[in-house]
Amino acid sequence: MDTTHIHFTGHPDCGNCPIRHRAVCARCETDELAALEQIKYYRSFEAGQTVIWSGDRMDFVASVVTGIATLTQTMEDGRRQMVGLLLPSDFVGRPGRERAPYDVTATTDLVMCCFRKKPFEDMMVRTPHIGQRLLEMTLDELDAAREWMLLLGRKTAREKIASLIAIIGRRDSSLKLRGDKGPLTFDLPLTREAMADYLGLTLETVSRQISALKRDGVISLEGKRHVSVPDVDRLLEEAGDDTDGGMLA
Amino acid sequence: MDTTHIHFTGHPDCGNCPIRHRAVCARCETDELAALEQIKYYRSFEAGQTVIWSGDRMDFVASVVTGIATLTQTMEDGRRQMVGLLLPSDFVGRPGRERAPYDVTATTDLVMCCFRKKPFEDMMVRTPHIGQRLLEMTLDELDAAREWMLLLGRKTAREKIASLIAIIGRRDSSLKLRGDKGPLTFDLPLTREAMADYLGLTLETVSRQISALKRDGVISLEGKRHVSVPDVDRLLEEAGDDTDGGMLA
DNA sequence: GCGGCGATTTGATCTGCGTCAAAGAGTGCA
DNA sequence: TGCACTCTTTGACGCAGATCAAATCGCCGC
Repeated sequence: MDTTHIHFTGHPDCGNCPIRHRAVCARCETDELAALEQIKYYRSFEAGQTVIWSGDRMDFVASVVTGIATLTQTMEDGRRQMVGLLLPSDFVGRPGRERAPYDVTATTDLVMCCFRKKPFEDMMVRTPHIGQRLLEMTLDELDAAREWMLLLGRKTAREKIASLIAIIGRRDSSLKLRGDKGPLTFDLPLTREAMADYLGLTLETVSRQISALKRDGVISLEGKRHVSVPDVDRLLEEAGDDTDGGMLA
Repeated sequence: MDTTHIHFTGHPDCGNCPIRHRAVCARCETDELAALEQIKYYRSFEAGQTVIWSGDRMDFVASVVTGIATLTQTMEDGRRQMVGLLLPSDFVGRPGRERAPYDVTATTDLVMCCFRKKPFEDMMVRTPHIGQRLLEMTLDELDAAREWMLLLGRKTAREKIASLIAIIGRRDSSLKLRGDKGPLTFDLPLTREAMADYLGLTLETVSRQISALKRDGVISLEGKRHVSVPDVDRLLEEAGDDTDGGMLA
């Protein structure tokens, strides 16, 4: 078995399981874990495929194993706003809700680890720590959403781009705390258009601001997607973040 | 006891308790409810007072009994974004988090029903349905935050104002489902500045758009704060909402 | 009734970002 | 090798909303 996969069994190498089974296994009944294992299944999607449409029945919950998925909301006239970005180990879906409240789309090739909802809910009732872990994850998501609201409502285009690069950079390599001055290198997993949907901008503005940050030496690019950041603190300053908290979720 | 208060005891008139004790009482141990009752206390604030500053230690969780509180984030240079609006029965605070991630401010006179965090957390462990209810509430908040992100990222000033009026109107009177054509009347509990912070606008733009909606007959005003909406569907159309879901949280 | 003060409205002007348009750049397929 | 397609960059221009400024309203204490 590929040990980078997210799952809920007791595999000792499963380090980024979103419900942290390793931390709680001691408290679990073995047969409950086995039951989770039985309802688990994997689904793969190609880049660009839609996992589920807003309003569709959603009879599973899932975590991202590899690849990137986005949550987007769309208005009748086509205006779109990304409302969530799912990287490996992120969780999607909610016990107790029938239908998906937004589109879930694979922006890269994607593998998800799914659980049928009903058995998962039963499991939650029998195994309280799963619910507790889910609450913790949901609260983290809520904090991230609120940070994002500050970005959408009050930041300039340049600050938005810098923030996005900082968020992806920090998530991508799990890494570099603030104050670590080392250079930072990673791929942007989103098209300019997806970034625009994330940031509440147009793709032209995204492109212009990326060019501007490059011109000003805040970032450098190899190709269109590979970014390196010579000075992380400089980037964070451009992002308008205050110097300690924030943007971590 | 004022039976409109939110609390966790089994008072039969406590209809809007956020953890729905009435629905779950049958499953609870009486002495657990009594224990919650013991750690409960009320705090009052005047309009404009700050309940807690971002970064401060927060050793309680609470629900709003009467009045209105806001959650705001502030950038170093003073730009502010409201990230949450707490109306009566809304909950704030999180088990397992030391410090407040944003400012909590009373925008009207405010009474909160508080629980010291540690005992509340202990209670959660012993009484799983409290955690389940908290998860449910947090998921609702997350949905509301994501709807709000669409507003911040993609709506015009006019749509934002219409959306805000629709949100407050629907929450204020618990009321009028879509399709109900009756007129709708309520008070805006926020200053123009607070609305601006909510919507990612300036207070001048808020004022101008409210005037425009009034001029166009979408709303009418008595004084500065009292709104009535002759045609709710018209308002929702102005808000750019699609015709079924949304904006309900 | 009269000042004082914050909240609100309205006007004039400026500007950041959107819109429209067209020209590269990268990749795969024939 | 060249065409077709998508993604990206860059330019020119316009506008929604910000900014700056000045009334006006409403309310409270005197």
